[in-house]
Amino acid sequence: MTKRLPAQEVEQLQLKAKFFRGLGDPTRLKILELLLQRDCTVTELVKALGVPQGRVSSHLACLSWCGYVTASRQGRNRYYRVADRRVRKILELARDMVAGNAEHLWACTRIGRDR
Amino acid sequence: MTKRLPAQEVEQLQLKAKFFRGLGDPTRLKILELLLQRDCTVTELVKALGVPQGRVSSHLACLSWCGYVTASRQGRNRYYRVADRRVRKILELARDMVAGNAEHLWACTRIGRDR
DNA sequence: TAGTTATATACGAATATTCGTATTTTAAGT
DNA sequence: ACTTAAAATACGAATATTCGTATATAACTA
Repeated sequence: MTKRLPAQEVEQLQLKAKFFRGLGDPTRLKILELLLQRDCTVTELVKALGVPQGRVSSHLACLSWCGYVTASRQGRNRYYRVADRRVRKILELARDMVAGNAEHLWACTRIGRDR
Repeated sequence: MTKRLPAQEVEQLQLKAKFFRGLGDPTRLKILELLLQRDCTVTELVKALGVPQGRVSSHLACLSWCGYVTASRQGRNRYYRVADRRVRKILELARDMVAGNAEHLWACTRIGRDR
């Protein structure tokens, strides 16, 4: 417990951590899966998810800040789409890695415990 | 706000979210970066990180459950190593995506705000 | 066995994130 | 201009995560 990391490096690490936490919520992941199939309006997502509209918008805002999705208006609606083809890649990577490790992953008490 | 997702799908989403949250902490990310350079003992990581030993162990446990690292004993010490070559890939993908979006990412108020 | 080094675990306080609910904003349609 | 559909934002309560600190366990060594 000796060294200190330079501020700039800490900042980079925080950014990256933030980026990953953007994917650390089941609702946001489901939104991305839906958007990978086709672009959607908020209302369409609300129907598909069964989650209150405000919350969907809020999660979309988060995904947008993190760079996972973009939006554009079409008439009355606002269509969201996946921003980057790397989004699919990262999700596929995760799917594969999780597949071989599911039971083990459940056991992690540091993340996702309910008490 | 109509549909409900099947339980099994919800479970998969939760697992994946958990998996990503494993990467959602700066200390854990730094540990992975160090381990990508070479295998390390806990003590070595403690020195490099400047963080109390207990916390390092705890983060390592988390990384281990999530499948990012594995460990093996060598005499008195315990060496940790990156478990999977996909770990490097996922971190590189993240680095690239963050690179083009840093300022925007800072602005996300849903994640990483301090109050 | 007692002592020492290395690592893991426990637990409450401090923080961060998500949710439920209500309200506000925006802009299209009339 | 007025109305209304669509989406965004606000905010406290409920949860989850991290941290600081202390303690426990395991493996060598004298």
